Amino acid sequence: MKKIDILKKLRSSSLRPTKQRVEIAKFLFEREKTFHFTVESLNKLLIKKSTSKIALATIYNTVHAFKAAGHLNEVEVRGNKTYFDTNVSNHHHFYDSETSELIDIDANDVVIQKIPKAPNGKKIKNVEVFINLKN
Amino acid sequence: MKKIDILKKLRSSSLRPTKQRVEIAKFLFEREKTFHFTVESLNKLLIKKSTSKIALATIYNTVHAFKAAGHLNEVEVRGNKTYFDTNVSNHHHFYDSETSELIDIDANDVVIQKIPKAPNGKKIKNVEVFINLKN
DNA sequence: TTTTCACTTTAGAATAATTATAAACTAAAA
DNA sequence: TTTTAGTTTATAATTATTCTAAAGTGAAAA
Ligand SMILES: [Mn+2]
Ligand SMILES: [Mn+2]
Ligand SMILES: [Zn+2]
Ligand SMILES: [Zn+2]
Repeated sequence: MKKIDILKKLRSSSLRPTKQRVEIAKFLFEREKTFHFTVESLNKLLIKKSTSKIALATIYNTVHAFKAAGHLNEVEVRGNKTYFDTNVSNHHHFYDSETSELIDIDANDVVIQKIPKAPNGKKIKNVEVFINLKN
Repeated sequence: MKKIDILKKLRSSSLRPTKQRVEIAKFLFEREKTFHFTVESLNKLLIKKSTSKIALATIYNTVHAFKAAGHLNEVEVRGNKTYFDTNVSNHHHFYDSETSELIDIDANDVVIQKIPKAPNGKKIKNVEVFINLKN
């Protein structure tokens, strides 16, 4: 992913490309593989990576703007912290509760044969499959 | 479910059958259908139902003991509050984000045809399917 | 260029859910 | 009865998150 794409992500999230936001965006989106994180873990990684530290509030604000723009997804994980996912396509997850680690599963690698009808007046928005792991 | 079963649930959770605990246990387990709740919602319902109010800490402690004993399950729901489920069998959920309501799906009503292998050294503990609803 | 002005960053305060604490209470056992 | 282990409760502490308000930034108007 090129710098121009980072700027696109920021613009499409109604965010001016400030130093802090570009740093966050590059950290999140300039990578080959999907990245799952909490605000806390992201903050720690940004502190290690970069010289200047970014205020927590800025990280929260930026992550939420990316989420609102559809550049990040929120994933439900047991526990109190909110997890985010740079993979915004329809997909599923392994969850390793030992390490609190999420691993992507391609949507095509799960085939559901039978599913109940949505209740009265409701429609199905999407189906999420979680595969919990043990050792 | 009879009183004797309530006492069994308490005993098997290493809980003495105090007035408060029996009241919580009866409220949770003496019902036909599955009950999904947060500690906050349970507290409100108990206040309405009963004359004496039970301290929040007691509700937290009791619910956690039931969970540890396997009489309650924790369900992952978007948001900050923890959801519990009186249905501890293997099953799935519809989730209506409009109303924050969970609806049980019997395990037999979902058939998965294809699933990826667990990663290196790990095994599959269980598979949870969430069907998100819209109007 | 200087000024303006909308947008940003940030430290710290506020909030909300949960957990810990410690004193008063209860009930089973001795 | 007395003892003892366990329990309830109000309140404090903790943790994740959101809010606030003051100081900073930079593009564009004057
Ligand atoms: Mn969660
Ligand atoms: Mn949750
Ligand atoms: Zn993912
Ligand atoms: Zn359920």
